Amino acid sequence: MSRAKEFDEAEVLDQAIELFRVRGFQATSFADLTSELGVSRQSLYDTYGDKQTLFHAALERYRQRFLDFLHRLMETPGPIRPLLDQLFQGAVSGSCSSGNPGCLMVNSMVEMAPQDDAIRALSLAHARDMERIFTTRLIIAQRNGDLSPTKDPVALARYLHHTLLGLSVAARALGERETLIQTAQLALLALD
Amino acid sequence: MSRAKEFDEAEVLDQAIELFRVRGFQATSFADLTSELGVSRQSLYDTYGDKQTLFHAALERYRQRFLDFLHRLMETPGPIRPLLDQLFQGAVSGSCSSGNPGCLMVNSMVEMAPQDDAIRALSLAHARDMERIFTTRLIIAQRNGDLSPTKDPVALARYLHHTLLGLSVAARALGERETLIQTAQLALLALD
DNA sequence: GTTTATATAGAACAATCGTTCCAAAACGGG
DNA sequence: CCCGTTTTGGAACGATTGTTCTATATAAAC
Repeated sequence: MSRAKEFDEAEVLDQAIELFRVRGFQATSFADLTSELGVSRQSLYDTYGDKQTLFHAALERYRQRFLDFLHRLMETPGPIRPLLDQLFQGAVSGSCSSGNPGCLMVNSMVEMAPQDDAIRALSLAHARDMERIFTTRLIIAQRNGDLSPTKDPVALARYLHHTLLGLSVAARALGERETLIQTAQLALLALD
Repeated sequence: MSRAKEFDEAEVLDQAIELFRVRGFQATSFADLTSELGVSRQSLYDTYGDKQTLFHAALERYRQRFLDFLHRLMETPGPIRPLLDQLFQGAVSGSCSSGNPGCLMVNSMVEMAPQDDAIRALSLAHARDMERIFTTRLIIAQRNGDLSPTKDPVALARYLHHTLLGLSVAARALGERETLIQTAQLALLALD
């Protein structure tokens, strides 16, 4: 077996995620990656391939992690409203020092979707995934008498997704956490 | 006076706006600008300064044009709801061939705000401007019995702005115009 | 200790970037 | 015609980019 790997592939990928979240794909140079990740160029190339491949791996990991989180959150029994409150609250609250860098998926959609076929396809797939998770939970809410049966679950699910896009952009560029929480409350009026 | 300018500064700026809208600031090279704008390098530098200065001029022009449009739209008398319908409809409808590139202000917020102090400041100023225009019109709507007096106009104004951010991102990355119109309708339920 | 795989660092690459300098051509007003 | 300005294109710049090659050191397994 010879020598063992000295860094945790997943852990380094997580650091790459944070870098790409803050600066975006283009503005993050390979030199930035090697210095901030503490791994040399050659090891990065050997382990993850080139910059674009590394980015796709980071984005896919981020996306999977987020979908898992959302799926688990939406499996929580009881009324749906506090779940969405928690979700939106998390979206507007910073996870980094010096502000909330926003969602990597959202940032990548804006930066790359019109020019990069793979990212555009991933954006659409991600939208479908989120809509599916929301729709499932909204139907359950309707069965529980928690949501009016006159509402269209699919349309509401898409609406929730699109609302999250706006919150992510606002959190990244504007900050103003309290204001965004107020917006989140107003957005959830669509459920009443 | 010697030789006259052969191109219209404002017109070329409009073309620059379209380029930056589609590709963003970083991904638009100076070579792209010279070829698509039909103006040589030296003329561009002489007229607008370097790439960053040109971008700021384009963004400022775009922003001013948009604020003028919004201001004029919100001065329309009568119920507020059809005005917002029209605004949101315009936001999700493409203005370019091959899809809607989204709002240049929104795209720039995502791409540059965390790293560029000037853009971040402009984003905040733009948010204040939009909130002010919306707030004024919402108060008028309340006076006309068009909007419940229990609503907070300022919070609603911010909400409308944040909703537009989401619509712009979704239109740029996902397309799906009909879906977005449905989302816009749901978003405006917050006024009821 | 030999083998095998990994880690690191230096060098070099071709390409692209934004930018500047320069010279020649084109145009309008005196 | 001449002057002043603008336009254009070629050339070159220094810097940065992503990427590859190479060599050397390091650690674990046999």
